[in-house]
Amino acid sequence: MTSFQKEVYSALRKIPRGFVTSYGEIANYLDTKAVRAVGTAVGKNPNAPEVPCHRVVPISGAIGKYSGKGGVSTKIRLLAEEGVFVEHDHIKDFSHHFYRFNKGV
DNA sequence: TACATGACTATCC
DNA sequence: GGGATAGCCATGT
Repeated sequence: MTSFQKEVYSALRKIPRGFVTSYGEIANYLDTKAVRAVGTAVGKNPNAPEVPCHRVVPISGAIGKYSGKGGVSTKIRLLAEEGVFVEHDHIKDFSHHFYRFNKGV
């Protein structure tokens, strides 16, 4: 477990239910441009049920990927359970469900 | 230490 | 809007 991963997981837990955020947003919250590294850290996700990794999607509004059971299908299902529906591999009202961190508040 | 890989993003066409 | 290319940082071998 690296310090970087702790930062990432900590940020993921801040994401409220029914909302999603992007890797870039997390990177920005951590004051870094390592969006790739964020994806790598989230991908490992040793705390799957403890971290809402399914609430993280690419800024493009697509689904991205999911290392958990069922893969992307499960990710989409989980989001739907929280009120975030997906249509044609794209989140509906993405900007409306997009969550922004409270940086420095 | 150096190289290769990856749940990405921005830019160009 | 979609496909391709370059840049990016951290991790693992």
